[in-house]
Amino acid sequence: MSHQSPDAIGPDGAGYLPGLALDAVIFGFHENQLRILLLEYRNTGLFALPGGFIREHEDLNAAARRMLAERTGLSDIYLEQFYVFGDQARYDPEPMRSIMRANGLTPTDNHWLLRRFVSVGYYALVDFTKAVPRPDALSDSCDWYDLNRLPALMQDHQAIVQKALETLRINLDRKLVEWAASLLPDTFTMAELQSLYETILNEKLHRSGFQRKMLSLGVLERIDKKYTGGAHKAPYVYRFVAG
Amino acid sequence: MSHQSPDAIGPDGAGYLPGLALDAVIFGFHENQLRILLLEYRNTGLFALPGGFIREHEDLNAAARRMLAERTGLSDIYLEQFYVFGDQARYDPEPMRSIMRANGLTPTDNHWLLRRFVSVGYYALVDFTKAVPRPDALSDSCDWYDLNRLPALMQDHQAIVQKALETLRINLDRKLVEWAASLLPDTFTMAELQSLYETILNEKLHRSGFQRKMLSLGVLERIDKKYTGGAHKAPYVYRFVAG
DNA sequence: ACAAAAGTGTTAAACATACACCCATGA
DNA sequence: TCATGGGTGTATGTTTAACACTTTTGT
Repeated sequence: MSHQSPDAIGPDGAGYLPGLALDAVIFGFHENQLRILLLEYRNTGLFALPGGFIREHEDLNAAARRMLAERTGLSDIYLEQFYVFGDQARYDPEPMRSIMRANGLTPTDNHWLLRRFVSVGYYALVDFTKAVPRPDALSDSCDWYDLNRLPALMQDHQAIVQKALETLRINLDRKLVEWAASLLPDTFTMAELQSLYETILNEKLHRSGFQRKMLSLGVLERIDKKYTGGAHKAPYVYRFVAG
Repeated sequence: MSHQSPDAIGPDGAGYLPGLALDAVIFGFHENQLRILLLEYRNTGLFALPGGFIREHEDLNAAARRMLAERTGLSDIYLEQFYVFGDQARYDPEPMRSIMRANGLTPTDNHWLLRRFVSVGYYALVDFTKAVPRPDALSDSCDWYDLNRLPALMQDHQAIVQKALETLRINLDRKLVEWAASLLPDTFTMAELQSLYETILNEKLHRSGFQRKMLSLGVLERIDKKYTGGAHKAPYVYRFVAG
């Protein structure tokens, strides 16, 4: 589990559903790399996934949307639940205690944030160029990290990222269009789209086969050419068309 | 959400995680039909999915296993989370109030069971011939109902069943072997296996293509012939071999 | 012998894969 | 004019689908 605006939450967690949290793996795609948003907690060197709690009269998915908007400034985000992390052993109160101390709080032993949490895992796909990462009240920074070079993460957050990635891989073919439309800018080249695929699947694909397959889906519209200044043929730029 | 052994749970729900429940869609396959287990509540005519709560020091998935074992008598069940139902509007305290009254309980307005619950949906696949359905403390019966002829269900349980079925359809190809091994008896005919497929996908498949595809997976072992007394060639009986 | 269901064979179409080729571009 | 990356064409192999044919069984 993680946290947002904890100033607004008393030591008893009033106003929020007890024992339930959500953690989000927020994916962006930039320079042919998948990246995720991580928070760094003040004076602790601890990294964590953005997370939040559910208000007493708020839908679970709405809470996820609210939290996503707070971290990225975006309101129309593609997001989906992928797993509930509910092992009793997953929660170790120590990291949270240090975080709170580093924020000048002196938590009692049965402080709300130090109890066991079950956490609903969400993955979100955002347009890297549009998101404006914002730290939460307990953290110094909220920034993009290359999936292949993640810092050590709090608790079981590493496992949560792993599971989110697995989910992406399993469902890529089925969700292709929605996902690519969420992760890429409005227009993109075929090479960029292929690179997104390859990054998620972690395998090289054949260039010509990929092109054919994508075009055969009938969801791409060719706009014009993109002159990159490179000494080679200018690639076409594509856009998704409403199905 | 639902309930188990509520006698052991006081009006404050002590010993259990608050606000969190689990509901299970327990699938069995019999006479070429998919069936699920439903509870019927005493004197109320209300039908519901089997459900339960999580003990304070229990893993979420372990709680699901415990509940599954209580309802079916089986301990080695294939089960998986598929969605968290967390809409604020989903919980209507009225049905639960009637159920409690029908059981001679006089719930206070803020009784634990009458508050909002977020519920983790599990689907489970069991061998129909081995399961021994057992009602829980609040219900009269726990029985199999044909998926195509379900009675009206409490709350959003109809939607939960729908979502579970969707999940089955989406993942059938990928999970094929595990699932068929869980749902079918130890030995079965190719026609039975095909019928299971057709029931889950809700579409007819070509007989010969299906046979070829299944055999090409290399996980079926042909045992011997099954003489049904029918005036036709006796089908072979198959068994899954450990991959 | 016949009907009914099971198993196998045959063919054609669809799809994927690999490679080759041509094109445009800037150095 | 060359190297580079992009787009398309072609040959090959694999998978899927549809249908026909044969086999086995009880009546």
